[in-house]
Amino acid sequence: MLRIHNSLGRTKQPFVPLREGEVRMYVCGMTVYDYCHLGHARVLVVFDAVRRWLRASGLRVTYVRNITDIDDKIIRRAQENGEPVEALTERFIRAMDEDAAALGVEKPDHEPRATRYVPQMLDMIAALESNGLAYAADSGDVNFAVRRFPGYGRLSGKSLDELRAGERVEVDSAKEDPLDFVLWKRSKAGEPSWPSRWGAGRPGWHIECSAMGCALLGPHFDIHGGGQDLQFPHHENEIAQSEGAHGGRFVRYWMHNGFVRVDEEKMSKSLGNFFTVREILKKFDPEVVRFFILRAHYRSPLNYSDAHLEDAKAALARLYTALKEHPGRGEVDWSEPHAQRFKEAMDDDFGTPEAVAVLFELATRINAGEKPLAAQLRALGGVLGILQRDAIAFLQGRSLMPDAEVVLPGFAKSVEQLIRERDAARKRRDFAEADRIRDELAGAGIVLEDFPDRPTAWRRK
RNA sequence: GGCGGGGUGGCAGAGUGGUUAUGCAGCGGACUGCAAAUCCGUGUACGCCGGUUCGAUUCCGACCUCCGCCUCCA
Repeated sequence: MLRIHNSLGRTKQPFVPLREGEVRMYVCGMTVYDYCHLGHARVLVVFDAVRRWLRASGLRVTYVRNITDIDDKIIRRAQENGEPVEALTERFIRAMDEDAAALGVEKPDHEPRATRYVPQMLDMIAALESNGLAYAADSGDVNFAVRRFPGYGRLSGKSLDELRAGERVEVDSAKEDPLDFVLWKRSKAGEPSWPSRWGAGRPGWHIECSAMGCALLGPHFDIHGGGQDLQFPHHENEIAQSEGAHGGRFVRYWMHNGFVRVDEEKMSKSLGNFFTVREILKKFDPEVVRFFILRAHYRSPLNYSDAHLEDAKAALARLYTALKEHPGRGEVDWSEPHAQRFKEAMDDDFGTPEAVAVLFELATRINAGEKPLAAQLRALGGVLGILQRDAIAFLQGRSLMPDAEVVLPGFAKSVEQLIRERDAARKRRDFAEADRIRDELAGAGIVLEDFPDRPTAWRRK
């Protein structure tokens, strides 16, 4: 039985879908004005794993991850660059797709872009207005009246009084309450805008997700996810909008992943301490990055550093090493004890660290001689979206199956040729020459492994 | 200030009222020409102080400390 930690209530709860055998989930995606950093990668990978596990559990999953392609930052960045908003967003959507694909993240079933759902947003704002929850302010904006929605603050555990007491809430005289938020923003000259009965404008950020979620999954669905920083105010506001417009309970389970940190601080654009996915991928294999993310629990903070990625790389290499001589693949045998423990781990709020630990135990058994378990290891890895490559290709740092011989930069002969020469030297017991060749390769980051019963293998350190 | 989440062995990172997490690194052994890989073995880890308990890292309370949200943010 799957249990999920629900941010709403902060307890683990048994997962019961609203519709038998079906899960509808929505995750807040990127605002596309820059490259994804590792924090974004974590959301992508974590919820990709959630989706895969739900599917492996026999549920039919509809997964929506939106794209925010209109907002203040996008407009400002486009102006700075002197390019049209659409050119900017197209470019970074493409970049995001590349990053996600590299990290083994499957495409969501729907990736709605905010700019294509403006009519639905306007409908929703109209519904809120007729329900007495929205009002047109003197500023020309349409705002949500927070104090007219009972239960505001339920998700984040904040009360309106506490929030009002906060020092940093901006005071805007056009708002009935300082905490009211914008549903429809009157556009300034030169900004993208859509006509509406409240005048030309553009949607507020929060209404985008409510409208897209409702349009694609209905007014009530199972899981809503995102980074922890979205809990307040974004998700709080989504609840207010969606329930204010449609009634009933908007979302059953709220899931929030922990931050990626650098030196014990949140990685973020505003702090400037972020590493983009593509920067990291210059140094590390994307599967190492995915593995690094999955090795920690999704709700825990995850500390980033090159040393930690190196650690993850060595660990993943151990897994692939166990797979080296067993290319077989197949379905998971769920009756097998390791698979059962894997399932228990994943059923306990997507416990990927424990599931990964089971993978290592499998590797140890395989290395100790229980060869048939290799198929299990690979199949269970597949459930997490790892270990699907040719093991030797991974260990040798090749993208494809290893057919051709590899010539290293600065070398006249291929690695394979050097190994043959070393073998010849070893046969005539010229160990000085054999060691010289091995040292030469070691200097280039190549490690050799000799075996009594099969040819010498090489891998990258 | 309000609300929330943490402090686990050299590092990373799970988890649990009494029994080995797991990985990396280290150490000893096996294997090897020597290595590497692999296997076997190996570490009195749970912020501090009290309390509950036969027994607490694991529950309760206080304290110290770190982090997040309260403003855009994955």
